[in-house]
Amino acid sequence: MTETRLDAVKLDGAGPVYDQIRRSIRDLVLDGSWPPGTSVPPEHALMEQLGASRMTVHRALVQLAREGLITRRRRSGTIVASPPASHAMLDILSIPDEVRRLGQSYAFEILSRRDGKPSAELAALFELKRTEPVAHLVTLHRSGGQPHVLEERVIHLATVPAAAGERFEDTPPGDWLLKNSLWSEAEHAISAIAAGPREVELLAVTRGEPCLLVERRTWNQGKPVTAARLLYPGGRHRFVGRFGPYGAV
Amino acid sequence: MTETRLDAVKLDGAGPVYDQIRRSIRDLVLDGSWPPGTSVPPEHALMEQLGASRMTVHRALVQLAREGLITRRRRSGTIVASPPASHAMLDILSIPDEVRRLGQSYAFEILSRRDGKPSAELAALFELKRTEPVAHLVTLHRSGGQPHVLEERVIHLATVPAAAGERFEDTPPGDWLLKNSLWSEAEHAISAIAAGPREVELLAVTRGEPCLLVERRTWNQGKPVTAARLLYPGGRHRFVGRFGPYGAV
DNA sequence: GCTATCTAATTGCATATGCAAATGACAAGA
DNA sequence: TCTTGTCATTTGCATATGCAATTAGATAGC
Repeated sequence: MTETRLDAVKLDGAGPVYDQIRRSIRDLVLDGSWPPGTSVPPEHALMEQLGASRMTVHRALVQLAREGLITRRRRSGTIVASPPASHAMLDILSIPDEVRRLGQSYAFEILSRRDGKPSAELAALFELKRTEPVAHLVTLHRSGGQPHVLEERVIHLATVPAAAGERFEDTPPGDWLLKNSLWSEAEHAISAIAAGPREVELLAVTRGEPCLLVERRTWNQGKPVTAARLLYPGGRHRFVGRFGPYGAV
Repeated sequence: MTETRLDAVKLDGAGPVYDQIRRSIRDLVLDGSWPPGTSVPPEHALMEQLGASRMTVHRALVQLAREGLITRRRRSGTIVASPPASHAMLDILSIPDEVRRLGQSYAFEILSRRDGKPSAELAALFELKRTEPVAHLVTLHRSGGQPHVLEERVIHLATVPAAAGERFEDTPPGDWLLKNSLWSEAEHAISAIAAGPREVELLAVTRGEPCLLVERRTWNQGKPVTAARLLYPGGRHRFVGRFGPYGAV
């Protein structure tokens, strides 16, 4: 096992040695070869394996630690860190967490599900190709019994085949994806729209009430993973972020 | 001059030496002692001044460079960098830039201004103390002649006294503050509200139309600098951000 | 079994040293 | 004047070395 992990770290000759080491380990973490909790070989082992000095290996590992990909402790060694659950103003990745952080009970309900190639309407809404099969789910999340957010989501079955067999009985789709898929890039957009007739009923808002629409799409190494439209009743939600001139605080 | 800059870098004995150097220079940059463009003493000079080895000084400077506070070039040396104008999904710091990036002409108009201690109403809106004097400005920004965003802002005159004498004739208040004040921390919140009677007229929207409300407050070393409420017509705006699991991309 | 102690593995930090790469400044030559 | 080439400064990278701090695990003692 240890041998396998050591062999996986390779130099590619491009750029400084410390950066080759850093990128090599980063890729192993990001593509899932070294899942969270995996122990990273100690500096001495990497040093011998790669023919680099300990300080060079050290530099790569220190940088990865500062980027949050690994955790280091003296004597215990280095392990792959768990991805942070939230990210600055994007602390909406897990809706159950979001609700519970507010001290409310959480529940969800799958209102509809349909797998297969998307209809023209759905393809337009999420900018899909008509040919790629997706799971299409509509989920209502409740907070303290009240409607909290209405989620409409497609999951790309080519990228996440396991989703086809998942019933989402205990875990809502967003959370299930966080645990059962990898993502390397995401985009989200926030806008304001008026509640339509369907939302009036499901979200318990009045006709035309302003709602916050969060559209999020994620990819893994260029392949689409999922896309979601989250509709929050406007008056009851605001998204907050803190930052400094040189980055997040 | 060079002497002055050298003397300004000090060790405080707290923690690793490389980090003492890093924090010392960081503070000089953040508090304005070393404005953008200032040249940072070369590694050799810092090394002698501080009694540290070159590699230790180097480590501090490399880290500052990665954080974006300084720019380094061989032979040319190291200079203090200009703060980035935009930041991920917060690329709304400069409204003129935002408008021009969309290829539209930009104009603005100060609708009202009042300096002094805030009214009870204003204090409640911005969570101010009744005793601290502020400048209160309402500004309408236009894009291609059309209303773009309605800005209501208070500037804390105790922190930014120069604002009292500024007419904001050429530069809107937000941009003026970016150039004429320092900030170390900011918070913003996004929510959706319905357009009220005043907005209907000023923003050319229909009654009750959903609008995006961006509330932003900034501080410098704990002291409040400014607070703003930016109201965007909902249908015409969306805020987009891209990021990865470990941070902004 | 339990606890106190010791040992050794592992990371953290700093130094000293040497060479490579980029490039501003200046001098030499056309 | 313009170009070309050389030199010196400054940063970038890697190595070798040594010691400090932390602490998991082994050991000894009760």
